[in-house]
Amino acid sequence: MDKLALGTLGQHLQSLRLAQGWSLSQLAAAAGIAKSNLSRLEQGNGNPTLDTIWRLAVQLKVPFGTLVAPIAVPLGEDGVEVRLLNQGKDHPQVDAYWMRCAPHTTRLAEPHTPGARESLTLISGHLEAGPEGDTRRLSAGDSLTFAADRPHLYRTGDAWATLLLSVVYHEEERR
Amino acid sequence: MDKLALGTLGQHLQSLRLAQGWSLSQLAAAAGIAKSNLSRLEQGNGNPTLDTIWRLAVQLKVPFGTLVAPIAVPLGEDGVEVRLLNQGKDHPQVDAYWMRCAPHTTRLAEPHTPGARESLTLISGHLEAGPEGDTRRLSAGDSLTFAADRPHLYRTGDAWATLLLSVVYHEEERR
DNA sequence: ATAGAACGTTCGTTAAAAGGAACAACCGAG
DNA sequence: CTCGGTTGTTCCTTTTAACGAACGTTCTAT
Repeated sequence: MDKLALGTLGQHLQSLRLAQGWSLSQLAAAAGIAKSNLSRLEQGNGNPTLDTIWRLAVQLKVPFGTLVAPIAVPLGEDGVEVRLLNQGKDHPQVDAYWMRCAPHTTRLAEPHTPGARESLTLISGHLEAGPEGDTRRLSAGDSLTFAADRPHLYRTGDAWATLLLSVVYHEEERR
Repeated sequence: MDKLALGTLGQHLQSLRLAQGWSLSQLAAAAGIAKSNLSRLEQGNGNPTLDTIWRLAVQLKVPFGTLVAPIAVPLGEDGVEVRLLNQGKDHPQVDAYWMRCAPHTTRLAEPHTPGARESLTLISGHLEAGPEGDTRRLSAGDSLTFAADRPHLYRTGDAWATLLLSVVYHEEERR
């Protein structure tokens, strides 16, 4: 295992803990593990057992894989990380993505199939997005739906942006 | 850690290995772990290290959480499964969830903090959702935004429903 | 039948993860 | 200013996961 993954696990662990207002001692006690153990993990050293990870994930109320999934991830070459949440199988087909964009990056997306629409909800940060030439500025909490069968883009300013994105393919068009 | 999780991990591990035509020895060698180690894991004993799980997940080409996640997903007692995708840290705070509802179930949600809004996008199936008394029928691909500071509900008909859900807390109100 | 190679198991050894106590630093209450 | 409580860290010890070799099996090929 590369040290990178362990380092990000530590960071992620700590930020989740702090976001929920736990102290290290509290979380360790609640999870039933030694706080020395947790301390070491947050520092990025160590190689936790499934048991340990499991107990922490339960307390932090995160779906497990979330704990080990890197935060600052192998970002795509263009500073954008995309994870497929759900691949649609019914009609209309809907694909759902989780997306995170680094500051000062622009991602230009190719048109999807005719009739396709995208709707996105910004979770954190600020983002300019929409069809090319008709973009909107979004703040955390804002939603936007637009036609995705022509070129569209996502652009960040000074801040990171995290968003949920779903692509609805038109009934007749399957990809 | 309960033995159940380890048992299912073992079963899952083995079925994935066989499905891809690996022998135990081959997989162990490819992953760079001792085959005695893998053998023990498939038997449901042991408590693998993150390193070990990681190496196996890479070789089996599964997104990690898949290895430990039970096969039959533990639905909440009310037939609704919810996963936290992202916990907001800025202002306004935005929490994002992935949610899956079994057929013929109704989930009544308590009001969030004053000013909170929810926006959701249906990924698959059909769903009736919204504030109590003002619900809308949604099909896959539809989006809906509504005030979440009063009781609201999600109700399925004959089909499963999968959706993305984000809760935007009002600026002043932190939970 | 018999040597060979693969399979998956079990064993003792070793490396390391988890536990537990002691620690300095910090903070709030009396 | 103390004192008690908490924070997170750093040791040392104990437990145990991972390793590597040896094992009994099975199957194929000679």
